[in-house]
Amino acid sequence: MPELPEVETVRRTLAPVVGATVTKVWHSGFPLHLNRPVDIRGLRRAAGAPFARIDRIGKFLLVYFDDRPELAVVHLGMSGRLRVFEPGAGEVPHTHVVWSLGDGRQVRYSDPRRFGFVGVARVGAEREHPSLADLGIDPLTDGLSGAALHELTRGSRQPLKVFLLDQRKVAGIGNIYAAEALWLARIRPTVRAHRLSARRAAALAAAIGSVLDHAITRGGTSLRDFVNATGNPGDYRKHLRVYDREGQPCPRRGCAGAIRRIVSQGRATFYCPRCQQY
DNA sequence: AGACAAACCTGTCTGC
DNA sequence: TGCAGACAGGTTTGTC
Repeated sequence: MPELPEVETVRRTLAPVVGATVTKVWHSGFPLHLNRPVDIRGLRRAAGAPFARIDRIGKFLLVYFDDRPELAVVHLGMSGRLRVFEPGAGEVPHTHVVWSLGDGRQVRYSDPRRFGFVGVARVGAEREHPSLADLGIDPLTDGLSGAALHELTRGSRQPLKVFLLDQRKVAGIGNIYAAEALWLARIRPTVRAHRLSARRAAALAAAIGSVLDHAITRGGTSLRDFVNATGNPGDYRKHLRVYDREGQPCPRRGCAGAIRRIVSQGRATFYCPRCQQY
């Protein structure tokens, strides 16, 4: 489900809980990511403190609490949702963590597939958390220049689309936006990363920024599951140019090639063989 | 290094 | 209608 634009949309729509005090933290008892247990004792140390601010690095949300030395680290995996519920809201299946607030609202983390992650990191030492330690450049927060992307691609013989999914290089791009950015830059997903010229790297960096910005403007992409923290889906699906459009005509003006689906490193990969020639 | 498969899970859709 | 199988926005781990 969630890539950088969706996670950023969740971050922004969580704003209404900033300032509200956490009274209680509950956990279902189920393990999440990789069957690892949730540190519920750590999460409970937020009780008594108000939500301070919510940051994002790549696909991770960082939830801070006033005057607390620890923060919550949240990854939505494939099917995770972080939502604000008004007092008296009905139960949601597959709910795994609940922050109850003093005003009766709740912030709930639900995740049917349990591929997501909820953990605890130390304020000021966020990057010591194993999930955050190796994350690369965040295109939105840090800015991704053509020169930086070109430098990162040196020495990698991976297909460029596989390279873009590596969170240690660029953090936040997933299967949808890798395909969309490569289409916009007219670059074939199978091109080896080290073959990228400085000029093409600049075009790709710009395409990544453009696609992510546009998707955030539309509230992210909802293929089926994704909703933001207020329960609303994103609108970017109708702007997708190649993802999940196998056999359909390429939307590029004057192209009209047929979108092709291949499998790259086990993931569906969509591109136009006619206009993505580089 | 990198290519692959499997693993972690549930839900949904397709085809027979 | 029912059921098996494929597939899904992610990441880690192990093997070759």
